[in-house]
Amino acid sequence: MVTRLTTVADVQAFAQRAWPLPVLAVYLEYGGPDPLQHTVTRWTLATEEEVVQLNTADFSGAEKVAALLSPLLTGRSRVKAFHDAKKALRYLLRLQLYPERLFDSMLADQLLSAGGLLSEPKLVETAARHLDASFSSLKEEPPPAVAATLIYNLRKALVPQLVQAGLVRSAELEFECTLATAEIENNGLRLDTARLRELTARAAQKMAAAAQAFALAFGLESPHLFGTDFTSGVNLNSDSQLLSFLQKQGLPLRRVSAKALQPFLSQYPVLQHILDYRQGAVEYRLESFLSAVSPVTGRLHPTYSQLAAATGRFSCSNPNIQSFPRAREYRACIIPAPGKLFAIADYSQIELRIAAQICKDQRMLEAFRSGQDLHRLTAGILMDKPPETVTPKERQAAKAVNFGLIYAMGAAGLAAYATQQYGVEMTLEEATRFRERYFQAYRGVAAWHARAKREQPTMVRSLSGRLRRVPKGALTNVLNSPVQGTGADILKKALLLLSRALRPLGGQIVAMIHDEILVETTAIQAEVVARVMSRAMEEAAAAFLPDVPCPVSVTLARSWAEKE
DNA sequence: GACCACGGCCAC
DNA sequence: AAACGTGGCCGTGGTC
Repeated sequence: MVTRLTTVADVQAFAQRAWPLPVLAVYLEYGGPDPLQHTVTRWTLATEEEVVQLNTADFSGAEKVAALLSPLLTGRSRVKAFHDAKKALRYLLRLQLYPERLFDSMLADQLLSAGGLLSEPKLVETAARHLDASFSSLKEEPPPAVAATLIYNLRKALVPQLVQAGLVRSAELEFECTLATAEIENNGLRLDTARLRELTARAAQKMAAAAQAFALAFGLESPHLFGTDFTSGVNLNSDSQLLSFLQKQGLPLRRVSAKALQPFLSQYPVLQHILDYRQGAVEYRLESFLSAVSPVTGRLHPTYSQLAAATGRFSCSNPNIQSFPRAREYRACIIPAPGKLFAIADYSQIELRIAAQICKDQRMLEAFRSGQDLHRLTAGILMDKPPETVTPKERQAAKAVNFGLIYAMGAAGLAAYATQQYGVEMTLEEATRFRERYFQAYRGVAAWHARAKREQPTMVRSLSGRLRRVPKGALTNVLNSPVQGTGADILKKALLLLSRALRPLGGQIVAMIHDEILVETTAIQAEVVARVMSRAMEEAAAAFLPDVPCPVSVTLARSWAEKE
């Protein structure tokens, strides 16, 4: 039973009826898939007693409808229930609506799955899972009135489940940071396309040159009508072709990754061409960023998924800005709008700090509280010398030990990791000794690992309570998930605090990368924005880490490359 | 032609 | 006994 509201008086009457109600379910339809150029065409709202529907076409534009519904949808009065609220909010934000106190049945479903539901479930899938309802198709969207009612009923069914599972705090965090996430997606970020185009052109040349050099070295070149196809014979993009070719040349390889090729590099310098080709390919792929620029805003608008990672971290796609190369020349292509600046804030060593909080290792906590350099402290312990006398090389090795051993890496793994990630030669004997000394020094860490081995839990929680189911005996998952999950808790809390704090300042969050937040601001406000950022981020960390400080450093910059 | 698994590699 | 984890994207090569 749907009531169609066609006049201002109809809407006002409904608003009066709905005003005292605690919950309103919202289901929106759009003129197209892009919130930057399309708008809401139909609004379906469900309460306990009725379902009403407004067609934008019956009013003078979506802005008009938004203004009429604003008292019901904006602010913190009553719960607004959605399925996939972020998508709806991207449209509503463009209509100047800022709904808070949300419930999202999609996120609730994912949270309840304890990391087992990484794709975003459609409304009917969630309904099929959690309501006594059957659907003719799990692919098609149900009629809007049905959809709005499902959302309303899902909230009723899922809230007790969230309570039962101890997921209330995590759920509130997720629901509250959705508005900030939608804002960030709408904000987008600016790409220096001319500059990136030059770099990708150079990368293409690098690939061609490397392929040519590789082919010449093996006499593989074959004349072609239009130039020479130097890749003939072996397609360097094909690992399987490359593997069988190199095996035929007598190399005892099982894989052709850079790591596998490394030992043969001095004997077969031509292998370097393969690595050069791959490096060129990685850079060349950034060309996809050029085509991802929105024709509407001229900016990139990556999509963030709140719960596509089992630990609760954000994932990012189209394009994935979270894996953008660190190399300065590339990061220099990410720039603020003309006349503006970036304020780039990140947490220092947040994972180690979270791990220290979780295992409550007193020595580590005390080191962080007194502002000591943990890597230096560890180096002193490993080398049995005062921290002041630690050399840069020893500190570097200790860094590998700190990051590696926190998740119970073995001696062989540690030695390899030290070389590969930190450029530190470490023998197996040294790695073994370092492990022993490390676990003697950090008894809390040792006890944490021992307990995980002993108890072999299959469910673990972050400090907000978010759940992840892990395979029995998967030690590293047991140790790592609560740490990464708490990192996600902190970032999400920081985003919601920050987006509120920035609103009156006109600063815009334009990207987040696990422990880092990029804000675009006017030069005049930059100093204030920087202070607001460090305060919000430190407050967010303190909400979960009572025993360890989490200092934030902020850099003002004219590109992403300028971060310290 | 659509879909998927996999290897390789980027980030944190 | 030993074990660092979490993602997305690209191209290949296989299947249906």
